[in-house]
Amino acid sequence: MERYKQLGIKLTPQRLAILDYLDGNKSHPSAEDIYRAVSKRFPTMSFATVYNTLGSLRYKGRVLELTIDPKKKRYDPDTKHHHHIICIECKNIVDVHKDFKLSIPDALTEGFDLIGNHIEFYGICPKCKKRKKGL
Amino acid sequence: MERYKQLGIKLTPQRLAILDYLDGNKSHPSAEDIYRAVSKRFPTMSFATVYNTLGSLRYKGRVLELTIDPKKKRYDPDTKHHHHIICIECKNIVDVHKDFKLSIPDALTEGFDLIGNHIEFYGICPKCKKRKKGL
DNA sequence: TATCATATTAGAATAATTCTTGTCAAGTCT
DNA sequence: AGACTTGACAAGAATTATTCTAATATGATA
Repeated sequence: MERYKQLGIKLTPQRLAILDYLDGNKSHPSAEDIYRAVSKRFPTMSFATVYNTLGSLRYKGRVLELTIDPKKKRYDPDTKHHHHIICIECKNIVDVHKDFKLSIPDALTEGFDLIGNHIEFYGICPKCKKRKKGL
Repeated sequence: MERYKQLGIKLTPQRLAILDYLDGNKSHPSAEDIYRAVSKRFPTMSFATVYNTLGSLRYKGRVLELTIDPKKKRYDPDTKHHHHIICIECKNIVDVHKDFKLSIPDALTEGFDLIGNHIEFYGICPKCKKRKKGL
């Protein structure tokens, strides 16, 4: 709660509920996931509020927008540099906290100044493995 | 042209035009880019045809769908394993043909069976660098 | 070349996201 | 306290990318 004050954005019950939901959340929720969860407590909550709040939090560096799932954006409250494994079946995403020191030979950068990187690993999650065995 | 026959899909002028446009194309075009380019030659071309053809080509392993640009899907006719640098300003994408042998310690895979990976490097492209200097 | 499965087209439908507008609440200044 | 300003909220319209539908046309093959 104290942490939230440092955000420099106005704190409202809706925003606190969104922050609560995101805090420590490792499920990489979509805007809709957040909306569904938070509107249990705030039935009048609108999507605009979810998107606005995510925008502010992103601007403040408190969440990352993930462009991994082709259907929709997903959000990650863990802003330490890390990578992801995504299940090609169910789109479940898990974190990989490991530093892979990647560097590209200058000859291959096409003149870009490099700023960061993100690795997506593809795989099959344990649940989907089990489910497929069952067939 | 001979190569195309091996695809095992019906060849139509529209599809040939799409294949022509994609062949050797390193711009990572979106469906709309393809539509715009091809409909110059085939003014009655519809988006459905672009999407259908991309679907078939993807199924046949002839193009990859890239989920890098948050606004829209982009397509890559280069199906050899490679990575990308994306300009955070203009979303321009370039290829990085380098093999980074990445491996994750078992303790971090959360039980996933790993199949592949893809690295997104973020940076500023030469054009945007120059443009920003100009300010 | 006649057949038939498949492609094409136009446009409707869907889904995620963004935008607009009117309202309201909190804080500020006098 | 009263009037003002600012920013947030909610509802729904608007936008954009993509998928679906249904009617028609066409390429591949026998």
